[in-house]
Amino acid sequence: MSEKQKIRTRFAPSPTGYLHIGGARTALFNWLFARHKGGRFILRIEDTDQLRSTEESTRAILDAMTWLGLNWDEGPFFQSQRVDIHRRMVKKLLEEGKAYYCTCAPEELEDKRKRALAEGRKPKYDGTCRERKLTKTAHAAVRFQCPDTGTTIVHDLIKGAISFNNDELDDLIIERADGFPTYNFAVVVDDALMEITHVIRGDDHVNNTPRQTLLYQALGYPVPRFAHVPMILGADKTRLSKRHGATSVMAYKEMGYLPEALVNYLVRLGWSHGDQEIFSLKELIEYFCLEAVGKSAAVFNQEKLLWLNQHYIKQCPEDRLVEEMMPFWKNLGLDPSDRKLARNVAIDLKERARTLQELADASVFYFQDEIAYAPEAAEKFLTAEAAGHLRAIADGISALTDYSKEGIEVFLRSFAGQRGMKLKFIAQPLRVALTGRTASPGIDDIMVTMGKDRVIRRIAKAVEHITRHRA
RNA sequence: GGUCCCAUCGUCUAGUGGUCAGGACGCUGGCCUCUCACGCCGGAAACAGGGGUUCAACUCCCCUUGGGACUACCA
Repeated sequence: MSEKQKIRTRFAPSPTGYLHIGGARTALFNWLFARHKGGRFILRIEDTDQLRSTEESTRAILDAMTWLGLNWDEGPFFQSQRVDIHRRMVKKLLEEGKAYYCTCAPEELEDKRKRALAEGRKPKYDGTCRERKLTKTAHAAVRFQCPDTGTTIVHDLIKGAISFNNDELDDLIIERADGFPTYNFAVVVDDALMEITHVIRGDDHVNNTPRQTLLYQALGYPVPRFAHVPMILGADKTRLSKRHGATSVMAYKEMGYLPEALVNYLVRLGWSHGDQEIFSLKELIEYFCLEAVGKSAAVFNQEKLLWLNQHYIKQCPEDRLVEEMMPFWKNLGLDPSDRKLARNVAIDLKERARTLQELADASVFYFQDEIAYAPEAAEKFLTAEAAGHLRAIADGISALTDYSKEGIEVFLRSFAGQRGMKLKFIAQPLRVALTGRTASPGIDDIMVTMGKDRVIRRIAKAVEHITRHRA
């Protein structure tokens, strides 16, 4: 591999489900590495498992990649459309005596494996068909003949040199009885033919790497550089899975996360750049390197993701935030078509929501004609005494000429002052009257966003409520 | 069972033989304040254990322990 050779990385998911968190980080690392080096990022769908692969999954994975902003330069290539190439390579190995047909029944193999395990022996293929010189028959699979002496060393960019005794490796199947290649073979052929220079993938593949190295060598291909990134674990330190909560990238979208938050969170799982926590995409591309990728597994921590998401919501330009909010508002049955209102609502709430869903939930009162009062809030603040103040405030507001944040603030303060009260004693009843809750954005912000008429109407409703329930 | 990988606060991590072991999330005390947030200031919190090597180990080596991955005609 010459130094001048362009870096080429790839992400090669199997379309047997959605894009999950771990896969997304692998894709991200590959993408960042390629972008940092000015190389190319290739997307290849590994769909040689005809039974489990689905088009919906492919679609879902592509959508998730797109949402995250991980654009690919080539592909998507489909491994299933390359089986003629794989078969040709299998044939080549067969002809060169580096592979052989195997007619052992899968059930029989499974049996032997179980027995070996039970007896404490290693469950590797016993080589029954190795010397039988079988020719092609209907249900024959093809096995690669692994050397049973010597060692294979994997030079991993993250973990360093890892050595394996070849006698630990068994004669793996490279072509199934159905004529389709298996993963370990197809991945080698495709990576080689697509001239992938750096294979960046999950740690769970390290044990496959020596066999793949042997395959590269048998096929006469240069061996790419490998970088095995550590796993992402759940809170119980086992491999992240559904039982740890949401693992689908798109589920995070639906829960109201911004893609840049997820990207920023994911990149910091295993990679770091000094003490920096917040990274723009530009910075990531500039700083990313494999040397700074750690060796140990990382636990997925929802709290930190929430913090980052909150950060990016605060950072989000208002117009984009409104766009991002639309599906969430609609889901709640709200009507956000008044663009100006929607925008002001987003501005009022962007500093107090960790997710878009939280923002939507907190914004309901802005859009409703009739609000519901939280029982404890009404109990505590919508009192007979408050009714008097509220009535006076409504009158004051309708006479208010400067209906702005500042004007309202001045009015409320002087109103409270005249009655010899602290602002808080009128702010809370007013807040409950306007929002139905005790926690909300600033009173003045709410009033400006809702508009004078609605505010007056809502205060009147609250007064009505009080006279009906108190007095 | 075998093979391989990993090991700094609860979590994500900085550290590359000599540091009061730093930052972030979370937790927590305070300030700000019309509530809730935001923001600001402070606090508690870690080098798994044992051997070496060295004048000196979080840092290098070995062992133990603990965790994880793989062990398919899945990828």
